[in-house]
Amino acid sequence: MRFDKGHKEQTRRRIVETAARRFRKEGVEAVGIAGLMADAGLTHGGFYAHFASKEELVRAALEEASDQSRERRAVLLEKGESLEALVRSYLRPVHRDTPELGCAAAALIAEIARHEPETRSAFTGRLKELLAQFEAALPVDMPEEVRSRRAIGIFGTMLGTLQMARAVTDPVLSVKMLESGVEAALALATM
Amino acid sequence: MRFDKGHKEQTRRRIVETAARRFRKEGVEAVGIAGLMADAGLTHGGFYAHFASKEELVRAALEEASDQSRERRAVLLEKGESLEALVRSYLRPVHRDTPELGCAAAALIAEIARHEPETRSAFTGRLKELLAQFEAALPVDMPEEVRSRRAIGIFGTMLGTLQMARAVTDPVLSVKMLESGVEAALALATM
DNA sequence: CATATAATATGATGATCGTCATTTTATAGC
DNA sequence: GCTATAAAATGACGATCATCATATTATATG
Repeated sequence: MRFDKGHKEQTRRRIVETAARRFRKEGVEAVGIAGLMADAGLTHGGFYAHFASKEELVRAALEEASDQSRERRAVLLEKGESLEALVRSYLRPVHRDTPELGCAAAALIAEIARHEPETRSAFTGRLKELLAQFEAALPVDMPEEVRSRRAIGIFGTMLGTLQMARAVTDPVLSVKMLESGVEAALALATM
Repeated sequence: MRFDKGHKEQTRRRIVETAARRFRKEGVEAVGIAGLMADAGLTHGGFYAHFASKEELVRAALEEASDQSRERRAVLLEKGESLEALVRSYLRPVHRDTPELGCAAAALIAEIARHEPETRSAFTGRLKELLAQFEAALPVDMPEEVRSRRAIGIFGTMLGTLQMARAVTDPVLSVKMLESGVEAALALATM
């Protein structure tokens, strides 16, 4: 078909967005190309007109999800919200329960660590941006080197406690994990 | 074949140990039964004489890996080592680089969160044991409820920072993540 | 309206997946 | 040494995997 310019681009975006959701929800390996394309309202054959490989889609989906998260964080911070708002928003039951819309790192970091260097590098770049945002939201009287290490500790805490809260079957413990994560992250931010 | 009693049990153990290593290294989904059995020196057909399903092996492998980790932690603590030793041992480059011998949670927690409730429950039990060990290693003058939440925060920090250190391609940043994780975890333990 | 063309669909590749029925084989007990 | 038996091997099941060659089809352009 000979659609108007931008039609293919739009289709590509739809595939990437579908992938970004399903990868976060089910894991990269659990999602097949055929089912993914069907979800995007297409058949499987057209996939390789858009991407050279599944790995390339993984990178695109990772960037898509990261961009969304970064934008959300930026909006919060520009509204004058503090790091505390970011922490509390991250460690909420709704984020725990909807990984398909949430932090790509929390859903996929262990799987990413096993992917090709090119994918890991793309992820590294996005993670550095995230850490820079956190760093900038820390008290200005903190030496920069301390802020930098503190940002890593804070986000690591958020990442780990969210994953724990997602994995356990005990709902009381799960909530306690979210609360303990907030407590710990805020302690690291303010001490 | 009619082997002496305990032969089958021994074979089963070998399968579980092989699985515990490969699952941690490659992820559960990336490991196929056939290849796994070959790694254990067997052919694929015998698998279902030992396990009702792959999922059952996942549970067994998870328990095997957890037992090993718990034992290692217990040895350290009984030697009179503090929580600090646990933290430093966890956030070491060698642990980052050999996930197949390391913490099952760090390698598989996100994948576990997507498994059957039975598997998640088994994991929950092991995680509770781990947190209890951490809790017991915290200062006795801390109220128990605080110790409990603190233990969650500390292990969450360790989990998250180790995973970050594994995923990034920048080796300098990776080491910085390990160090920042130690710093943050110890701060939470002593404040 | 006809045609060129770009986007998507169809259909197949060989490989691998988890699972299971059947057969082979080694040895423990007679 | 023979035989019963339990453990492992062989081989196959249908399903799904990523990938690609080819065919179809809708529409923008002439």
